[in-house]
Amino acid sequence: MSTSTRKTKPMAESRRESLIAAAAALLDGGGPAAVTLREVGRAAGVSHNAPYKHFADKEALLAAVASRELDRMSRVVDGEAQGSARPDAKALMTGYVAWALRYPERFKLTFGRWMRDDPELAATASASRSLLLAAVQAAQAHGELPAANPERLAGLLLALAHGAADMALSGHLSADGKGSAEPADLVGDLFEYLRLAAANRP
Amino acid sequence: MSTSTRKTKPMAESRRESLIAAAAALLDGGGPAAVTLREVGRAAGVSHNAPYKHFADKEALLAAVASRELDRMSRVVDGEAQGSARPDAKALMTGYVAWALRYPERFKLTFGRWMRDDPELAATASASRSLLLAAVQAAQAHGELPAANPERLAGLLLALAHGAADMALSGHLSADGKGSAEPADLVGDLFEYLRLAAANRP
DNA sequence: ACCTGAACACCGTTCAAGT
DNA sequence: ACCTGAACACCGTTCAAGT
Repeated sequence: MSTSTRKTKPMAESRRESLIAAAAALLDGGGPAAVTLREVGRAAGVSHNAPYKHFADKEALLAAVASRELDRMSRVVDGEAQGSARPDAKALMTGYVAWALRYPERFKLTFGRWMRDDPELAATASASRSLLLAAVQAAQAHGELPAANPERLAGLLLALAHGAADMALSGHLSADGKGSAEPADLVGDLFEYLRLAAANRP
Repeated sequence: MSTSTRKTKPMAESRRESLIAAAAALLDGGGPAAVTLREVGRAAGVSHNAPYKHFADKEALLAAVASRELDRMSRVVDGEAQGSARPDAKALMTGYVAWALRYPERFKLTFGRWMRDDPELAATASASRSLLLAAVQAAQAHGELPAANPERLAGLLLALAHGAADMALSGHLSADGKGSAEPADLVGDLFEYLRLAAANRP
């Protein structure tokens, strides 16, 4: 109840989180190469190997960054898509690509590979996936998406959003800048085609 | 004409290419972290800094690996898709994802970012893109793809193929393994939906 | 329980020197 | 023109030692 007891435990947590925040800031600023344990320690005001008291190694620290980021993105994007009565699949996908374009380095880190089997991260990913699945099924019920396997349809949507964002970030999408489109445009195109396909096979 | 004159110039080229081959082999074996100039030199039978006589720095060597790989993939995939009378867009995309799944590390390197403005690499990419565009337009003429902007349609196809391959490699596609699909299945799904959409709006 | 400073092995890059 | 060996600055990780 006293202020001292309130501070002891959170202190360790804040130190740990300040290390994660420092790593994320360095990642945003200069890419993965800029994230060195020495710089992380300096930014957090500790020695270059203090992180080892909170994380097994550098990859564990990066996994924590990815976990925090996936959690934040889910909160924002899922929150936006749940604004109306039923979850909006298109809003989920456009929110996803917008987040990817806004935080390119975190996006690449988070989805670059399955980080160490982090149960917390897996839980967040699973919840987000469930929401997308519900949105897909709702859209199918309204005839806006074809009546196919919803999991597979969700995979199609995710793959396009992910690929459009990734190619845009690496410059492969707007090669000539001529007939090219933004990732959000491609997401819109796909939903329109799927709506037409659903209308054709009712 | 003599054997000695025949050897001098190609020698330098073979040395350069043996360095590229060594780097590619190390990349395949252990990912980007395994590609160190010291290991590259050892595998090529030279000192750890001999590569600097052929490449400006490590990134230039990696760019050469990416350039060689893009050229090889284009040759194989484009060749397969040109087997019949008109280029086959679906064959191009399935060939693309098959190559990505077969050489994951090279795929990530080649498409991870636009490498240093390599004119050779840009030319290969441009030629490959032109072939895809021709295939898309041929399919549109046959009513198999919607009559939209062909460049934008090509972007949609590429984004899906790229995203499906990338997510499969990082394990994000078959999360539960339940209703998940292989990247080639998603490519097939997309072409089927596009065919239905084209049939709906003739 | 958490942190520090020294130390080790490794890496990319540079440089003087060789042929 | 191409290569070598030594050297430099940097990094991830370990460890003995402190509180």
